[in-house]
Amino acid sequence: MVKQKKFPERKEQILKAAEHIFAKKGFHEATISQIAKKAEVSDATIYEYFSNKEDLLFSIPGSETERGKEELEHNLKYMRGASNKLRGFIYHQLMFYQNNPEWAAVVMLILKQYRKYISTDAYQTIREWSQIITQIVEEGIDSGEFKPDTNPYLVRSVILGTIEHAVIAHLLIGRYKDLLELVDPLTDLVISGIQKDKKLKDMNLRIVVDPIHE
Amino acid sequence: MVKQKKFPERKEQILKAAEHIFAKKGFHEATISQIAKKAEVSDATIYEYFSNKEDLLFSIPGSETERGKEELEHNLKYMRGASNKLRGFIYHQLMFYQNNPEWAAVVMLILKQYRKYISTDAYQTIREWSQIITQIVEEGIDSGEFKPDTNPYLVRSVILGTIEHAVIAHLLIGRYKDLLELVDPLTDLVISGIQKDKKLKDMNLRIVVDPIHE
Amino acid sequence: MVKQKKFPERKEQILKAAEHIFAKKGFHEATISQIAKKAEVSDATIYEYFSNKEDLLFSIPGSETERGKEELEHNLKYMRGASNKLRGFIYHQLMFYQNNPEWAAVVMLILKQYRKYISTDAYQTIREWSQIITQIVEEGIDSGEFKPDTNPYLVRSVILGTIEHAVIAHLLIGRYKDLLELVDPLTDLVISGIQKDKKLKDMNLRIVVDPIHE
Amino acid sequence: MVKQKKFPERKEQILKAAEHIFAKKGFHEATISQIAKKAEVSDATIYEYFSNKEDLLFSIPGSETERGKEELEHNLKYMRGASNKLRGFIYHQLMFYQNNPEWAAVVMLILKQYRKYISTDAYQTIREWSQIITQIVEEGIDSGEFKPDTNPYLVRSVILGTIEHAVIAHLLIGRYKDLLELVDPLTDLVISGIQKDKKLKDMNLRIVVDPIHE
DNA sequence: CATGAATGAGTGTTCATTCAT
DNA sequence: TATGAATGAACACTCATTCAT
Repeated sequence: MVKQKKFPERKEQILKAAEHIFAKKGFHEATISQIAKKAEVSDATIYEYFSNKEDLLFSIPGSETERGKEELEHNLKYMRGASNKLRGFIYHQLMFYQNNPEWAAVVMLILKQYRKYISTDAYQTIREWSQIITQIVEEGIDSGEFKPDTNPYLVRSVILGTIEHAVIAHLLIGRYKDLLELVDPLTDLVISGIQKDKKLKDMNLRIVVDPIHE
Repeated sequence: MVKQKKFPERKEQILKAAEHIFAKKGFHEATISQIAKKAEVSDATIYEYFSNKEDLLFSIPGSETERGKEELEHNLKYMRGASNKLRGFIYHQLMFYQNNPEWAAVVMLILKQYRKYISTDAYQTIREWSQIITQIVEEGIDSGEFKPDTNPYLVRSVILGTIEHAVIAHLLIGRYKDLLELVDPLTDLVISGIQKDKKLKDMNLRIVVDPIHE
Repeated sequence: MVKQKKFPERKEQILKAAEHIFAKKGFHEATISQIAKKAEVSDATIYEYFSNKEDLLFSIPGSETERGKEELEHNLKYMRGASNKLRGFIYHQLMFYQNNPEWAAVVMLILKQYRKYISTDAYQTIREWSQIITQIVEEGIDSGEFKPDTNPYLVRSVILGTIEHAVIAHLLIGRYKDLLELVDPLTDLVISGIQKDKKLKDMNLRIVVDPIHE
Repeated sequence: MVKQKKFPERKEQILKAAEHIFAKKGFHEATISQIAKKAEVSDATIYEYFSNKEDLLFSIPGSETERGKEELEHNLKYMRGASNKLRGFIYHQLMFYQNNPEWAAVVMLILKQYRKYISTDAYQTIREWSQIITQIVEEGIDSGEFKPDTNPYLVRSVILGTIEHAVIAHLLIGRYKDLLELVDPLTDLVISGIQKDKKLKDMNLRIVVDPIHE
């Protein structure tokens, strides 16, 4: 019987501890006792706030995810143009993962393999979060910034896939010490692959002009 | 006392069963009993071939990885040009994952979170495998096919990351029913981001030529 | 520190709830929380009135038992003759159980297996209650209504045992829908087994008279 | 996964231990560890033979019940007449309980309160066992030994109820040291309550004769 | 080589009970 | 007096692993 009032800071405290332990040990290697100890509460207290270990795991993304998504949406409002926004997205994402490495480890390495998690509310937020990227791409297509045949889903997979791959390499083998160094190269690569080529416009101009010279 | 036994097919049989069960349930949810049942041997027999459960898990990539990597290297010999090879790599990779979904699930969802796995021999093969991609890129840079400032590691992260992202979406939420449909879009996007722009060369040419017309 | 509180109705309220929950779930399956919820008090409040769970259980028979016994004694005063009283006892008992099924379940199914309960005050009342039956039998023997060699303890076991057996069948498998239908058959069976046979007296009379006719 | 072969004596050994511990402590107070210790096996071994604690409890009546019922049926074949058989039943029953006090405690005090137990196979045997008594009574009615309006179910409740009441008193408060002393008094009481009265036949005779004297 | 049988070690979870407010 | 909050103490149950045969 998990009641709802109680001290919300207690809950946050437990979540932080769980995030830490889960990130370090994985779900099954982590024990409730370890989490309780880290959170400086008793084992039983954890069950006052979460109905079981899985619920605890699934609750970790929660507020942080919400916050991350909202910050992103907030920041994007300051930017004009799909390319800028794409860069903004990539920047925000890498920054967020870099600042929340344990959250990242839990979300990317642990939660991912729980099919049950996918039907969770928390997962919906993540889904919406990642949909921002397709919206930006569609916006870019509409505005003529991006090629009309750009596949937004592919772009999303490229961006999210690359970021995740880099973050995991960052977490596990210490590569990409500073994730933010990836922002520009990745942005440029993607943009150059989908933008309506300015040089092409120039080239068209040349084609028109050239015959005159002949 | 795990010695090489006389029946290597027994070992293969167990590995296949383990791959299946691990892919379906994850490491901890899977039990030796389930694997033994699937492999039609007794629990104890598994310990004749593998020293413990973790060893069994870590042995799964083994021969298959070897085979996959060798096939790739074999196929690449038939191709000329870094762009073609890049496409060949992407094609082979997606094909391989599509044909070996359980292997893919084990490697991508389960093994990934075991830091201990990274120090494994099997992981070395995977590492080498993924290094092929940087070699191709470097080859492309040297041959002038790709921009000289192309970052091979970024390209690798983009390609592997995108593929993994897609495969996981394929495995978990059934998106990308046919992974091979990704081959061309992904190839094109990456190539267009790193190739020395032909139009740019033309444009340069124009710049050189133009003064003549004046 | 369980003192007598100012609200005896609170105590009664908790006891009623406990009776209900214990009867439905048994001692260990029932939780203080469930009882507290049913009683519309907090868990902790229960400990203001009872020192622990066992004390709560042992307190259930309490007042009701007292009342039952007193009612019985009151009613018996209206009856004359041991046979009538025996019937009265059986009637009262079955009636009481029928009207207090949860009390019956607690007393018959749960309390019975607690050896500790036997040393309780509450149990004393039950003991005295059941002793009424032996008193009646002894009265019947003295008055010549019952055979002089009647064993009052056997009679008590027969009557109480039969009643309990029937009540349990009533509670658990729904047999004996109306327990009161048992009153006459049981009374008759017992009485006919212990009463000084009227026909025998007649027969004696015959024996005395017959020779006269010869 | 409870397999079936294994050493049957191991199973018996565990059952005996469980019977002992359950009889002494009740279901919830008893722990698997205590039973395992008593049986001189490990906790885990118990789960090789029984799927859980409840299964272990429900398995106790098992073979013993079967045996008890069969012995009774065997013995009854040697007896002629419903009255004799009724006495035989009572004797056998009290003897059996006296010789198997722990079995008796488990069946009478513990199993009784588990509604789930009633749907068990083992319970069916007990049911059939108790039905023997109604068959005897019906036989007695048919043969003219018992009154035609005798209610076999009441007789059953009386006999079983009395026996159980006595056994419980025997187990819990040490009354009825020798249960077998109850055999004759109980038999007589029941028989005298249900048999066709021989004296009544005599009396009829008198009634026929008397008018002659007038 | 194969395995039936046994078990040690470990952990999630429950709940009666306490106590400061 | 009443209770929200916290917890200590227990326990059933699982499973990887061992070993005699």
